[in-house]
Amino acid sequence: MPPTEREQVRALLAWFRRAARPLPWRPRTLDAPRDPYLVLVSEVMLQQTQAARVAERLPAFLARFPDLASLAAATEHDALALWSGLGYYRRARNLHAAAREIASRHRATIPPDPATLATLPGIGDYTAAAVASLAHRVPAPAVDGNVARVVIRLNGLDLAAASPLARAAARERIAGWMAALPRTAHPGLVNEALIELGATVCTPRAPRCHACPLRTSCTAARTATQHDLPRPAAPAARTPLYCDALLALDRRGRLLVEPRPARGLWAALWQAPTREHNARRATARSLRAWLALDLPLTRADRFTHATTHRAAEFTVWNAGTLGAPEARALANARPGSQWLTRTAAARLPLSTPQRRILLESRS
DNA sequence: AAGCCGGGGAA
DNA sequence: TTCCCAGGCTT
Repeated sequence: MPPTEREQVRALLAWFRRAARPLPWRPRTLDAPRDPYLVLVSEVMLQQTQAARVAERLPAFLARFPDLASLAAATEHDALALWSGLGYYRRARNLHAAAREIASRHRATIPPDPATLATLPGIGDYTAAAVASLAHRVPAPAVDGNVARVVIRLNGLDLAAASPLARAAARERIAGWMAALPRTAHPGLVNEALIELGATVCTPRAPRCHACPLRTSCTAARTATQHDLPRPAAPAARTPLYCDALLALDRRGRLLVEPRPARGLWAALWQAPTREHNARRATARSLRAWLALDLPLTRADRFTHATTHRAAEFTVWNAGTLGAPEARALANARPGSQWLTRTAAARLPLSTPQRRILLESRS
């Protein structure tokens, strides 16, 4: 006799109560009511980001923005600064916009309805279901990459994890489990337990099937195909990007920084004045021509930085300490640029490579 | 449906 | 090196 849905979900939740990792956004008593704002912020920060990294960065974000009102009252710039180094910076801008929308249009209450949640910027199907189920006990299936992988193996589906068919199969599975739950049970825990299972047991490589509460129901485990599923996705192409950054100081030891465009890579973040080219490095001469300034430039550093779609190579050019006329001319050549102390620059929203250039270079 | 958007840890 | 992570938005 294969396990019934009721038996499967009981085994899953029993395993979760035993094996749940202590995480900053997770209450000690799993059934305890959760602060919807904490659920919202943690779920957005967890998008495409591993739990260990969020555990490092969430406390500082919450210390600065302890509730919805404080985030809604903050500037986008400040929200972005607390996101520095976390990547996918649109998440921070969307979260800030969502907080403002909730404050102004939803009486400062995180909506309980997944469809309403999904109208907020940066909240898609997964996050809407996660917030509704964990914060408001709404039985909405939340399917992330972990859960898709678990169900693909459970059902023995020869699909990629991102496949819409796999996502639909997972939603159906979870809906069945939630319906089989006792009235008083917490449906959000089904979502959380499946995510935990995917993150710690049903891992992409070397799954630990012997420790899995669903192994007796799993097609992949029975046919020994857990290593072949999900089907691997096509690798993304990575195009080169050459970045030549200018490290300049004025006589007071301040650094010149400029804002990036509001769209595209590292959108709305700040940087040392940087020239980007997709085909070749700059030379000292070409940089002088680009700035229309005759500055003495020496090459100070060179390093690579990979993102999902780019292989960036940064060259750092040291312009040394500039006199007042040169400092004025350089700032005028870079729209929106400002001379800031090292301390002030450290508080800006910066990408990881620009943080290295501005704050770790010898200057 | 496919491309774009970061960064880091693990193997 | 490659892979993938508590995804979402745009085209």
